[in-house]
Amino acid sequence: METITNKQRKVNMPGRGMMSPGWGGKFRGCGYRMTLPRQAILNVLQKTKKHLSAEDVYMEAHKIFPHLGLTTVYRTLELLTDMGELNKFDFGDGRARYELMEISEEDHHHHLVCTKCKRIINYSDFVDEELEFLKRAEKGLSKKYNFEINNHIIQFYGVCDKCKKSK
Amino acid sequence: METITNKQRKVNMPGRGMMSPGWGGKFRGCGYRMTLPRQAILNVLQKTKKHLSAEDVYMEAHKIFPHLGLTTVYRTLELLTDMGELNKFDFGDGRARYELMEISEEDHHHHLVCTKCKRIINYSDFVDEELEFLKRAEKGLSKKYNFEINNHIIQFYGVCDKCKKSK
DNA sequence: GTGTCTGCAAAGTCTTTGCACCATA
DNA sequence: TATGGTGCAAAGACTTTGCAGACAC
Repeated sequence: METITNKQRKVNMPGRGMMSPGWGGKFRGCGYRMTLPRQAILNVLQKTKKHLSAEDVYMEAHKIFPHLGLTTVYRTLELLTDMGELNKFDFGDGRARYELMEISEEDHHHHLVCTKCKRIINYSDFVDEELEFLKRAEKGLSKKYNFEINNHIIQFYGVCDKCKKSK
Repeated sequence: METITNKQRKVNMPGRGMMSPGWGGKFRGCGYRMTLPRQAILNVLQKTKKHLSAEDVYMEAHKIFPHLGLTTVYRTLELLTDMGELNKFDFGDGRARYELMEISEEDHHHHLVCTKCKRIINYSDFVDEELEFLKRAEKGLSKKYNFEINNHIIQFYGVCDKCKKSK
């Protein structure tokens, strides 16, 4: 695993070539700056299909950029969420989980949450019918309530296969 | 507002006549007991259509039963959630919110969550189409993943009327 | 050079746990 | 009377804030 130290900062940019090109512009467009910690965090988010917690992101990004602090991770995740680039989830285990919008979009899915063992199952069945329903609902709701809908969440809660067997 | 002190405990039961009759049985059926703090908490939950936080429940129930402690509220809410009698929500403001199942059922609705001001708008439009979609999804998912679905959540996130105007 | 960003430490908030006492069935 | 249940205080977990120094543009 390559790491970046402070000495290397001016020489090597992390993930150069692995980062999709628009991020710097997106930040600057909102009046923010692209920095090395932010690049490391984005790198981590782009490379996973899991729903990482702030701590998860920190531990991974820390491998790439050891000087990183947990605070920065929280601040960056909040920033990205506010920018609409990141989805923030709650699965009821007391910590927030995140997924890049661009990843949610290319791999549209929702969640089955086991209330016993807290396991999360991604499913992408029924996505087509769902999309149709959602499209109509979003259209109607945004009109009726003058509410600009940016995102949605659908979760089913229940008891998973394993927990059903073990009880 | 009537309150119940320890002295009255053996004489007056709180909310007698206002409590739907099955609660004692539901608790006992699960090996638990019906107690005065639990009755006070249930009373509060039954009287509101809002999504109360643990603190909210505590403050209200405390008016009825002043000896109540916040810990008991948390424990009772968890118990009811595990029993499947209570819905636990997260609207992204860092505290869990609760709504009695029987109330959700008689007044089926979902939520628009404003990501700017954290306002929650209940809506019950599209519930019929939604119900149909959900029924099929639940059936299919529970079969495919052998997952026993007890509950679901649908939330739309975005910017509300007021926040759109003020930016 | 200026305004933003960062890491550290400390504080804040919500929630859970340990324990001795009390109440329900 | 035997289990649960309760309140208090303390601890725990996640997240946010204050601040001085560092960095991007």
